[in-house]
This record gives sequence, C-alpha cells and structure tokens, in this order.
Amino acid sequence: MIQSVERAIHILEAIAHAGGAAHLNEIAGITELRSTTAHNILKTLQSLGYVRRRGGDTRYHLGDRIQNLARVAGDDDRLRRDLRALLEAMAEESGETVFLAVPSGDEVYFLDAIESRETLKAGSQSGERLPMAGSAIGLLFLAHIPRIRQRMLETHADRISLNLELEIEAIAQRGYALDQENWLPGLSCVAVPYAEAGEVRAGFGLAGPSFRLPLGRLEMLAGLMGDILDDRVPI
Amino acid sequence: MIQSVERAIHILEAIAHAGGAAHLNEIAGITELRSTTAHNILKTLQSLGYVRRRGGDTRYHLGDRIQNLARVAGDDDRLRRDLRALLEAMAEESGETVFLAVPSGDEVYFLDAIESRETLKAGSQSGERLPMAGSAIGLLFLAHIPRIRQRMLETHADRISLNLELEIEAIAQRGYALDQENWLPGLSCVAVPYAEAGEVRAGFGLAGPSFRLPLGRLEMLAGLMGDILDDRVPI
DNA sequence: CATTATTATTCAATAATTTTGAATTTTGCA
DNA sequence: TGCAAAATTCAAAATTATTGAATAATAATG
Repeated sequence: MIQSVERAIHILEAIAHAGGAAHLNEIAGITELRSTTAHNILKTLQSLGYVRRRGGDTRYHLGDRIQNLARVAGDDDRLRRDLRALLEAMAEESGETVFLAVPSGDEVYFLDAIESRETLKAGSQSGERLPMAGSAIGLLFLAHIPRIRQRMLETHADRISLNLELEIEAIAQRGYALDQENWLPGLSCVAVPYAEAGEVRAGFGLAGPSFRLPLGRLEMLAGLMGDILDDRVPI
Repeated sequence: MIQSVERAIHILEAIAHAGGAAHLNEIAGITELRSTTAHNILKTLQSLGYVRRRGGDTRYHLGDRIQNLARVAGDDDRLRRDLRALLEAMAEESGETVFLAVPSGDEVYFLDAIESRETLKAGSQSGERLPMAGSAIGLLFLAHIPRIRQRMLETHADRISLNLELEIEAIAQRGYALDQENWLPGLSCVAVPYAEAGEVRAGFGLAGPSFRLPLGRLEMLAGLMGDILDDRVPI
C-alpha cells in the first residue's frame, strides 16, 4: 500500500467532499496531513492537471483531467440499475432475448440480459466479453464512438476489411446495427445505442432465431427499442 | 513533485489510453515501470476503488470511484465551448445581458457572458463568484442539485430562512428561477437549468433593468431560453 | 493431459523518496 | 498602510518505496 498515492487520493476526495474547491489548510485538516505534505501532493496533482486554481482564487479545484478518465471509466453499475427498466420493457414488448452491453477496452462487455420465454431463443451472455468486430453491438460502438473506432484503426488496421468499414458506415447512417446470420447461422440481431451527454455509453441488443426475425421485423424492433429509449423523460 | 503520485496518475492514464482495461505488463510497459512497482501502485489504487478487476479477467479496469470525482469536478472549458452557441442565441433573441454559470464549491462561478447592446444594461460578470443563496442562478442550483442543497443545509443550516426554502421549492416546481429586484433594486433576472445525463450541470441566466422585464416578459424569456436549450439535437 | 511459456505475485535488503518543522513570502483584510 | 493568516520554500532526517530475484498462478501449446 503506497502511502503517498493513498494520500493523493484522499486529497482529491477531500476537495470533492468540500464541493469541488478547498483551501490548502482546509484540505490538510480533513486529510490530517501537515500542510507541507498536502502542498507537495497538490503541486504534483496540479502539474498533472488533476487539480487547478482559477484566476485569483487560492483554493484548489478539481481539474479537467479527471473528466478524461471518467469518460473511459464508464460506470457500469449505475447504468445497469438505471437501464434495467428499459431492458424489461424491451423484453416484454419484443418477446425475444435482450441484453445491455458497454464497451470495455477493445471488447464488448455484457452487463445485463433478459432471456426470451420462447422455447427456441438466444442465450443470454451477461458477464461475457466479445471482440468489438464480432457482434452487432460491437459494430454499433465502432460506428458511434470515435475513440473506439480510432483505437481499432491503430491496433488492428490490417484486419479491417472494406466490408467492415462499409458496414460501420451504414450503421452510423441509420443509427442502429443489424446482424442477419453473420455471426451465427440461424441467429439474427439488432442493436441500438444509448447516449448520455451526447455520447454513446452503452447499447441494447436483441437476438433470436432468424425465422422469427425477418428484415422487416428487425427494423420494426429497432424502432421499438428506440421509442422505449426516447420515452425516458429528461428534466 | 512526488514521484509515486505521478506514477499512479500515469498508470490510470495508461489504462484509460488502453480503452479502460489493461494487463499489468501492458501497463508497466507503457509507463516504463518495473512490473513490481506498477503492481504495488495498482494494488493501492484497487483498494481505494480507483481500479478494479472484474470476474475472471486479470486485467485492471478503471474503477467506479473516478465517477464520484468527475461528478463534482465538472468540466468548465468543455461546457463553455459547447454552450457558447446557445448563449449567443439567447443574447440575440432576448436583447438582454445573458450569462452561463456553474456551481463551484458552495459558490456560483460565472463561465461566460454576453452583454446587451442596450444603453441601460446589466453588466457581465464572467470569472466572478457569487454565494449560492445570493443570485437567481444560485437558487436554481440549490433547487435542482441535491448534493448542493445538502451541503448548504449541513454548513449554513442556521442561515436558511423559511422564505429561502419556499423560494427553492417554487423553483424546483416550475423549473426556472426568477429574481425581481431581490438582489438589486431595478434589476430583474431569470435563470434556466442546463442538464446532462439527467443532472443539472450549469445554468443560463439573463438580467436587465426591471422596466424592460415585467413578470410576463420574464416568464416568456424563461420559455424562450428553455426552447433554445431543447433545440439541441441529441443523437 | 502434460508441458511450456507467459503473466502475476511475494519477499527482504537497499537506495531513494518523502516527510518534517522552521523560516519566509505572499495574500487578504481592517 | 500595517497586521494576521495563509501559502510556499528549504535542508536534514527518517521512513517509505523500489529493486531484482524467486515463486506461484494462469494460459497456451503440442
């Protein structure tokens, strides 16, 4: 357990607890550190952009860099809680297996799922991970999240086929992703994006046997899922 | 400059750069640390909740705690950039002085402003700070952001008048805040909230001489500002 | 299924960093 | 303008974190 790292984190949390800004002595008081020690750590955090001071205010504020981490970190538990009701609505209204997934590294991570009550159904895969390019929901992330697509280009530039590029382009155009037996014979899928603050954070997917899911119905279901998402009332 | 704090931050950024998850050796490679050193720091961050590993995956992921910091940190520069166009639209359509503010600690911090072209106008106060309870926009934050209200109750419980409580309640009900010469004789204001991810992050304010801003016009302007905000097209 | 290779973790000694406390400077306020 | 409070700097001391090697766990391979 590294002491100064622990202390630095406590300092950040002390500032957060004070509402986002606090004086050196206030911080030293809360964290029970000498003011010099707190000062050293704060200067380090400041030079890294995790703490700043704005014009004419001697208080230390939390810095912008934290936002960069947060954007990538996601917060899966909150998403699962917040979106559970929507997932249930989708399961109810479609009758098929539905699931919720988020991007995690260069993979898709399945947060939650509800299985269809039909005899022939797609299995749920909650807790599993799939490569980005190997699922409708992964293609959705590639199409809608620039940072993910860029990372894909950097690391797997060789493995990106023209076909894949066109597919991603098509998804970006129409908003949702379709998979008609590309991934598994007999299985069809739809995936729609969930966005917060103008950025796609997660995706809802639906999968089932192809004979129940002709193209027309897949498109209808994409619309249905979109409508359920739009029913969320903002402030 | 404290070395281990710097290293801990670099490790967090390395994980973020890797898309939110990375193996120990990968992290050690990027940060140019011995794997033991990286391991020690990661264990510290893990015990603090800033890094975690999820079931059966030996990679280190960014942890939920980062989200707690981010919620308080805000990111003013991005907000100013993103919302500048809206501020301009409000200035244009209302003809009065308008401004953008965010909560900062237990104060209101003015991020941006556009002054009216009228001869008699409210001054802009970009860069200034005002106490929460001393401005329409501060009351707006008190009404809409539970964490801010709670902090107010904890620290200034004695100074909260029944009047203030009722006013906050009224703002929470109708959505926007009004100030008719409460703060300064002859000056009237409106303030409307700006929300992201279901949480109020900033507020737009408008101020001008009371003779140009009777109650009816203030209410109309609140509606106008709300409409400009709603015109932002989500995905 | 056994074997190999990779990756993660533990440990004690050493080297180095960080903490200390006092002194100085800056800032805020009457 | 002068006082008080807060922030910052500095060199010595002491604890802390780093090292590197060795072990354990995990994944990959034939």
